[in-house]
Order: sequence, then C-alpha cells, then structure tokens
Amino acid sequence: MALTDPTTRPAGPIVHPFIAKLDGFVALTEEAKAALKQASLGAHLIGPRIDLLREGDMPEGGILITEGIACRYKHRANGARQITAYLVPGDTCDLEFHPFREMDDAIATVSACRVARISAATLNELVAGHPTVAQALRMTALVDKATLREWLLNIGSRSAMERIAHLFCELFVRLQTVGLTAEDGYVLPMTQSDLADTAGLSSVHVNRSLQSLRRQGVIDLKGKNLTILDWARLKTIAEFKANYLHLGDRAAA
Amino acid sequence: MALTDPTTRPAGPIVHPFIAKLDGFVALTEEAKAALKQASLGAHLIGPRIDLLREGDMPEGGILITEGIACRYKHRANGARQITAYLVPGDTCDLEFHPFREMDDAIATVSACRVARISAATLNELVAGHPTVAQALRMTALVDKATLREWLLNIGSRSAMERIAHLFCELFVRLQTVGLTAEDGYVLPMTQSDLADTAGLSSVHVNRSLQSLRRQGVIDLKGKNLTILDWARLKTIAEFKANYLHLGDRAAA
DNA sequence: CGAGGACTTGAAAGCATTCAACTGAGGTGG
DNA sequence: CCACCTCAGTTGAATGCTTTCAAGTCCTCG
Repeated sequence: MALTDPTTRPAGPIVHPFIAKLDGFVALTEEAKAALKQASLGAHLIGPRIDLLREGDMPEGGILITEGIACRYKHRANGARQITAYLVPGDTCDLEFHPFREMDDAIATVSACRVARISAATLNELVAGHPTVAQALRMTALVDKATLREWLLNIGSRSAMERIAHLFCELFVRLQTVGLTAEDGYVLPMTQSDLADTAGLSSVHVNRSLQSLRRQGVIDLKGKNLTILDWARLKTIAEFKANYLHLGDRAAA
Repeated sequence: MALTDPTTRPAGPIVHPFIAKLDGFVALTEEAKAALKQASLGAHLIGPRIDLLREGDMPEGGILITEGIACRYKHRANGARQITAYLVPGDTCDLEFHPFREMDDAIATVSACRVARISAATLNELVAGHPTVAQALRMTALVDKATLREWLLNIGSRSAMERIAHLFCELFVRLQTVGLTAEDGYVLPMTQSDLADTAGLSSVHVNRSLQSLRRQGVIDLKGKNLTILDWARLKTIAEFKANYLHLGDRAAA
C-alpha cells in the first residue's frame, strides 16, 4: 500500500513548509513567496518543553513553526492541562493578529523546534501587499477552526482508542503534506501523558489503548517512532475523513 | 447581586446585534455601520430545527443570525451528533469566505431564527471598503477559535456538572452583550438532548446533572426558561473566566 | 551508576452510559 | 372538545468504560 506517490510527493522535508502550505491553498505569486521567505528568516532554535507564549501575554506578532512540533494548551486551576492543537512545520499562530489582545491560552514546544517570530508590521505589509497571501491566511484560519471542531467531535463522541487513532491519522496527513512522513509512519514526539491531555483521557488509559492498537497489529510505536502497519484499519477505527483539513488534491488516499 | 448595570446595558434586545458586536471589538465608522446595516437587510424567518447548511454544501456566502439561536454540528456514521458551537444573535459563520470550499460540518437552527445571508460580493465590498469592519471580522474569527478551545477544555477535562455550568455561564455572558438576558436568566431553547450532544454526555446524565444543579439551588430551569439563582456559585462550579470571549470592558462581572 | 522521567501493569472505585419504563406537556385530528 | 400521538423530560437498575491509586520496570541522561 503506497501512502505516498514519489512522483508528486517530496522525498524529504520541504524547505519552506509555510510557503508550501499557503501555496497549496491559493496559488502564490513569486513576489509573495519571496516576501514570505524573507519574513520567515531568522528562526530560532528552541529546546523541547519550552513555553513560547503564556496565558495573559500580549504577543507583539505571530509565530511560525519551521521545524519540530509545538502545541497550544490551557491549564485549569487543579493543574489539569488540555492540549487544544498541535503545530507542525508550516503552522502558525496568531497571524490574524489584533492589538491589545491577551493570550487566553499558551503555546509551548513539544520537541525541539525552529521558530520564527513575525512582527505585526511585517504581517501587515505581507497582507496589504499580497492579496494571495491574505487569502491563504484566511484559509489557514478556516482550517484551524475546522480542526478544532473535529477535535471536539473526537473528544466528545469517540472512545479512547478511536480518539488516539484519529489523532494519529490527522498527524500523518498533516505531516505528509510537508514531507515529514516516512512511507508508513512518522516521528511522534509526544509522551503518552501529552496524548492523554490531548484526548481528554488519563495517561494510564492512553497506555492501555495504545497496547490494544499494537495487539491488533494496527500500529507499532517504539520510543518516538510511530509506524502505521494497517492504514486502512486505522482510518476505519478512527472514522477518519480528511475533508476538514481542506487539502484539496494534496489529500492522501 | 446586579448582573447588569442598567445605566450602560440595553434594556431589551439590541436592534442590530451584529453591528453592536463588531463595534465592541473595533470602533466602526458611521459609513461602516450603514454598510453593515444594509448588508443585513432581508433576513428571513426560519423555523426551529431547520438545516441552514449541510456538510458537503458549497456556500455562496456567509450567514448572520439576527434573532434566535442556531448551532454548528457534525454527525458520525453511527448517528452520534456533536454540536461544536452555538450561534446567538450577532454571530455569523463563514464570513472568512473562501471559494470552492465544501462545508465540513452543518448549521441548523435550534429555535426559530431570523437569518440574513450575506453574499460573497457584499462581503468583499464590506471588507475592502471598511478596514474597521475587516479588522473586527478578524477579531470575531479569533474569538470563535478561542471559544472552540475553551469548549475543548470543557469537554476534555471537566465533569458533567461542570461542563453544563460552563455552557450556561458562557451563554449568559454572550447573550448579555446583545441585550438578550433578563436580570438573572435567559431563554434556553436547547433540549437536554442538545445539551448532551454539546457536552459529550448522554441525555440521561445531563438530566441528572441538571437536577443536581437545581437541588443545590444554583439554577432553576423550567421549560425553556433558565434562571441563575446563584451566579457566583455557578461560575465557581464551572471555573468560568470570560477572558476567552475578549469582550473587553463589556465583560460581565 | 544513580536519578528521574516515561512507560507498564494490577486492582479497586467511580463516573457515565445503556436499557427500559413511565410521566407530562403540546399539538393534531376525528 | 377530547382522544391520541409524539417528544421532552424523569427515574431506576445494571453494566461498563475510564480513572485513580499504587507499585514496579525500563530507558535515558548526567
């Protein structure tokens, strides 16, 4: 079962995942691509488990992940944490920037990441000067919302194993579009505790659910390497449809 | 305990909740207000429990709710339904419009609603001609996302009673900003089954949780009339902080 | 080699679901 | 005008998924 078509899929990671992502939504002009490239220069390398923005911060601009995986999360008074999104290379947050807005959640790296900060000024130039970029950014906001809704469905109505299977499916497809998957798997830097806080489960139960998936021969997960042994079955378990990601013809089988 | 300040809060429903909402985010010019008023003319009256858009539809423009309450939802193959958002007067969907985009979820009325459809053309004029409107619309998209994240936290980490309490708090604050609350309550058109599909619970358990809230003297719910008997306690139970709604100085105590 | 974090496993307890039956209110048609 | 139907809400009991608590293993890193 070929998950990727080598004639159209990149062999390795895409150099500018952000540009590739936007270009996939709306065909960008060459000037727009150049401007985006310029804007994403000067990305910093940041270690794992570091907060990029905290609740209550007033960000000066937006954030772009170039390498690694980050997450958005919220904390409760009792210490419980809910992860509300994963950011993979090419993903951004708070580009629909608005002045005097306090963060109502936090952003942190999961693995080590390369992170570019995009100032409000740069952003304004980008949007004002390049209508295609503006349109593509609106589309990313739309996809972000659709993804949040799908996660709500996931947590609200699926069983533990289904939730995890769904997350694995989504990450596979998203990472695939930026060339960060192997033929049948990818690097999963989250701990089981992270997965628990993502899926609204206890880490013990995540552990048992993963074992169930392993026992059924659907996945193999050793350390941080996730191998999908039976993509069709994983999709069936998760009831996964990629339509909410709005990838168009980039969508995997 | 005065929930509303009669000197600053409207006594009745706001005539143009959409304009009031946007104006609260970004001060609108008079021309912008006039244009918005024009755009929201011709709202249709639609009965309860009617689909406005279905999954797979390609909407021609956006939707604005002028009266009543609607919801966004997704269905699973097994018939399970997850409500992912409630739309109250002044709320919109799909104004961050993008051509050739298929709906990945559905929109339906809960109560009878007055609904205005805003064409892509009108929308483009509005955004192109009125920067304040464009900025305010970006802000609504931001708040929509923040609300989805809060719901994720709600379903993912709170107990049944807490989830319901949180929803009641959120709706109170949102309805209050458009003048649709009484001093200590509001009209709640959702059935217990709707609440169940919102909170990721069974309707039986919603019923029992409501009774628990009633027994504690926190709320009174008769038919479609919700009365909040103890706002402080309801907020405490829900661990409700309105910051994610980004209402600024409009926020209730 | 020690320490700590991640992962695993077992058993008990609990919150939530399912099934099933019943009440009550609202609307329809004879 | 009332019987009847339907849907929303209520209640009880049994089941079960998930959590919690606790202890122990494995692995990595300093």
